[in-house]
Amino acid sequence: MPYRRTENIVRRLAERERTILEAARALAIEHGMAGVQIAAVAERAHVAAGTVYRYFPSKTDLIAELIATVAGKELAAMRAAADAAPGPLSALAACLATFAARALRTRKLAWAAVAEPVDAEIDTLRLDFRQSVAAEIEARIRTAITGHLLPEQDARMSAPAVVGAVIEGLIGPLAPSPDGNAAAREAVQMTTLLALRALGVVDARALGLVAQVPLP
Amino acid sequence: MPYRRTENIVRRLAERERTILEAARALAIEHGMAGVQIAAVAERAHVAAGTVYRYFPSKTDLIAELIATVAGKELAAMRAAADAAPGPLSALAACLATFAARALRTRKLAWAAVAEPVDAEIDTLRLDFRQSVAAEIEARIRTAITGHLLPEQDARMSAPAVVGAVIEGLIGPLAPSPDGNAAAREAVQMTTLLALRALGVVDARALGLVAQVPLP
DNA sequence: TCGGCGAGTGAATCAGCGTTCACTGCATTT
DNA sequence: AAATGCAGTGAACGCTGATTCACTCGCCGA
Repeated sequence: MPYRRTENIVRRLAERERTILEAARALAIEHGMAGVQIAAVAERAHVAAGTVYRYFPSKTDLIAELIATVAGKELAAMRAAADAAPGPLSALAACLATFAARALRTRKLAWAAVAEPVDAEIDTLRLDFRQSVAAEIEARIRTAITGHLLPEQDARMSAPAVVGAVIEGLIGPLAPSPDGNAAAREAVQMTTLLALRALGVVDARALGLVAQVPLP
Repeated sequence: MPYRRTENIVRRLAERERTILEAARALAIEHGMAGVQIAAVAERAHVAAGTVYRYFPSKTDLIAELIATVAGKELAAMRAAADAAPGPLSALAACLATFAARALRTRKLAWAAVAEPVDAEIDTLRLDFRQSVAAEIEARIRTAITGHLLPEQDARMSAPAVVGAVIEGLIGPLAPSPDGNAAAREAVQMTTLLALRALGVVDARALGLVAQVPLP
């Protein structure tokens, strides 16, 4: 008499889980992490509060999965963009531009995933994400330094710094929000340019690199 | 018989207020904004919870005053450093280096005042602070651009970006913490260098500028 | 010295939110 | 059709932390 899971049921369960995660995502986009409250998530997913707990053992786990999903996608996109580039500096530029462009597209979510404290448990995860992004960039910086394409510098510091520059310049609370696709594109390019200069690429060269990065 | 406030009483009241604010400050330094809880502040100030409310109408007001105090000092220091510099670029360098050096000295407090969300009310204030810092730098950037000391660029974006770079590179959670005075000095200089490069100062020139900034 | 203002107290209260659990009803099994 | 496993429910609970308020008591004015 142990129940077997019907095709149908399995699909419904998976569907529900997706719906709940999607609700959490939507709330994070709209109101930041603070807006991701179980009651709100449940309501948005047309489900009772208790139901959320059938799918996620705790709010922490829910948010963890949310961040992990976001992080996975972002990192994959950065890697793909970088790996498609012709040389180390191009790769670096592509990496930065991709991160910037994608972050800009979902400002609130990116900001929440990268910067908004929730609790100690989650903080670790968020830092992991940030760490991964920084590490990805740091690796590219090192390669470029080795190839004498960038001046000697402490990549351990430069990497977080340029991530910070991109985040603050583009999606931070003070950043002017570009309206229109062209403006967004321009903003991404300017930010990338600034980041490359920060790492020691001379202006003219940086301009050329930025111009060549294919933006999504 | 309406009471007059004795010299003595007035002093004691002022003293208490200072003590409470100082307790809040200490907690922010030790545990970040999350650690600034009324009960904790009260205990640290050797006072009952209720007493805190004799001096500050709400926790929000307490934190607001804390941030305002910090912000005032930081801005004043930045202005002083910049105004003492010989030229626009030096002023910019001094501004950045001063912000960086002071932020590094009290990492946790600076981070808390600049980045840690508390509530919507406070967020506004925190943003004001950030805004002021960015504005200070933005003004110096504009001056430098006008004098053709920096390439054309959107200062509205560059300013937050370099602030972000400094914060993340130096006091962000990923930043390596320098140990020892010399290392700290070095870190500040490297960060300033990076920020100047980001704005378009060529490496060699930036190095010279940074070397000349007197660090506190 | 004595009456009383008001600073100081801290236990109680309130509020927000995550989490639980006894219960409901649908779908599967027999 | 009856029995029952299991997803779903949502009111109630518990915790954390801000805020209140009835009361105490030290100091000022007379």
